[in-house]
Amino acid sequence: MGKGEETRQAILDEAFSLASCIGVSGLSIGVLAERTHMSKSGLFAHFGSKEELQLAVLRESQQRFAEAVLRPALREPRGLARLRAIVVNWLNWTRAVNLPGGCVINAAAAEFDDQPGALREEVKKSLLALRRTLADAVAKAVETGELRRDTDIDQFAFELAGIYQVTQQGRRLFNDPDADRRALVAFDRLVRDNAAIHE
Amino acid sequence: MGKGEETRQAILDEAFSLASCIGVSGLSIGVLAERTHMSKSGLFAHFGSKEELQLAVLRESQQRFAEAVLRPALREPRGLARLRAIVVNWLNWTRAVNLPGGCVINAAAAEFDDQPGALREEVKKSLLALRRTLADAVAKAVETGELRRDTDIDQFAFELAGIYQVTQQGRRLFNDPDADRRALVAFDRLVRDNAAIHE
DNA sequence: CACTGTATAGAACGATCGTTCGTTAATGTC
DNA sequence: GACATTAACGAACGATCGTTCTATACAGTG
Repeated sequence: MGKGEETRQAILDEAFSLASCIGVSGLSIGVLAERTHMSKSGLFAHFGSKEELQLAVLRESQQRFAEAVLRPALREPRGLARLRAIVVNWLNWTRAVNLPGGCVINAAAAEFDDQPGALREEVKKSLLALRRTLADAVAKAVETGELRRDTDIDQFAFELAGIYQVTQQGRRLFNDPDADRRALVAFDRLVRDNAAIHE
Repeated sequence: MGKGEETRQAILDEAFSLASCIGVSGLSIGVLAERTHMSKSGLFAHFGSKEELQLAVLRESQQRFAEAVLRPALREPRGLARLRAIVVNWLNWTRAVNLPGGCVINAAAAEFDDQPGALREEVKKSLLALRRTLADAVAKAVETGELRRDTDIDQFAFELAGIYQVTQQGRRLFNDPDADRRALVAFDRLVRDNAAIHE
């Protein structure tokens, strides 16, 4: 890795955790330069525009998500076990990765859902991909016979996303110590209602 | 209503719908002055600080929410019917009120959950009050015997909030035409799982 | 009509924003 | 060691930010 790539990554590291706290749209070149002990222009040269920097942060987030949430879950056998692993990792990934202020993309979704442009499209792409990943994991649990054949997998993924969002809100805004437990209760109810009948 | 109060309300109207699109933290005195055909200083005098303006927008939002969502639901008989009315009104209130860019407070929750201060506290207070309102409506449905006595009413409200959030995301970010339907499916499942047994 | 307080305007402040430019320092190649 | 390339800097740009101050217009009251 050349020197340029190295500092670029260092900038992204800082931008990533900074954006976690103040949002992707709250990022500023000046503040970021100060935090990385660089000049504004020196930092700027690595990206060419602020929007490109913001996009880089969003892509960085996707990558870390895949490594922290999805990849470890592959160790579990496909089906309900893997689905559960994804959900558990997902709920906790903001702690595992350096995300003091919560998921960057999730926050960005609320920031940019009104403002057309490249950032909105990147967020949309990323979250749609996540929905698809969730739906695939649910579909596998149908194939293994753990969930019923008539399970609405998109509905399942939809509700999972809802559980995630409200859990984050509970943790971050309300400091609710029960948020994690409630999330699992909701997940279990979701699974139970779609579980194949065994007796 | 004096002249001052009148223009203050006009400013708030504009700020309200503007904040809906660009967020409460994205509000700027200059842009707002331009939109209301006022000078920056003239507008500024009505609030004394930007933060006070933002707080006023949040309070305005609470008030409109109560009028658009909660009050009409009081026409329904207490219990499940009223709860359902609240949920339906809630899911649609951004259309009824002038909220082209979605619920202001919900967006603000994501913006400020990391940054301590008066704004965060106002958001927190507002959303906690909503949770309590939801929980009360659920409790009434327990009293009427429509829901089981062992219903976890806070868990119920928790999951309702999740349904709301993911529905907004589906509508606003994904332009998902199924979001409303999925929300009601999720709600019905929530009710069914807590319904009292009738046979 | 004069008087009083409120409501708005205009100009300016220092700060920060994203961006551009020209130059220097560091790195890699022959 | 000379050269080419890349990386980083420092200064400045015009724009906008929230805020302050002073002055002018307006409203209501006697």
